[in-house]
Amino acid sequence: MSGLLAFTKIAFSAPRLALANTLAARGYATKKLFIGNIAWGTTDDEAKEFFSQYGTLTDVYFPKDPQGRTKGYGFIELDETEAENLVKETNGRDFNGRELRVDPANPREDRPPREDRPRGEFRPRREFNNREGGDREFRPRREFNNNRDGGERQFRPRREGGGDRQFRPRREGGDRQFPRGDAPDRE
DNA sequence: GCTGAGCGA
Repeated sequence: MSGLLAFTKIAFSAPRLALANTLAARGYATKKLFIGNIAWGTTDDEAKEFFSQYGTLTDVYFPKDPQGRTKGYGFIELDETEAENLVKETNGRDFNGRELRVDPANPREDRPPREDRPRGEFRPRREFNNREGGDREFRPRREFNNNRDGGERQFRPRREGGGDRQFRPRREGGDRQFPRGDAPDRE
């Protein structure tokens, strides 16, 4: 029974997450889901935590606009069986004040081809695409993205005290340095 | 910077 021995070895030595990611990387039954209707203030971490309740995510991707805000939709990937359950549990459910939309994602290859796209395949090179199984590998691009309660944005005022910084007057009354020999008498 | 259908560099 060397098969059983090998199995127990794996089961006791390898972390489950790593195993799941290995299987996913090998093309085992994982399902990619499209998440729509995400609230503006939702962060990647929030979304990840939320969906991780229903399964082990093997891929997470939430597109951002150039300003670093979520585009309001995203993609997650997890085991096929878990995915079914996740859709049942989360589709149409309220999340941060909006009704989530959770569907199977359309395969990217089936997108109608466009000429202005570079030929060949594009593969995402995002570092925060935690395929290594790291749970907290995200790097927020923007530090001011802390408006998770929906509306309030926090800004840094241009001037700290509203007048703290002052201009230097052009003339200070005699402080000015004149060319040598032209300096006025100070007393 | 004020928005809400959509399918990812």
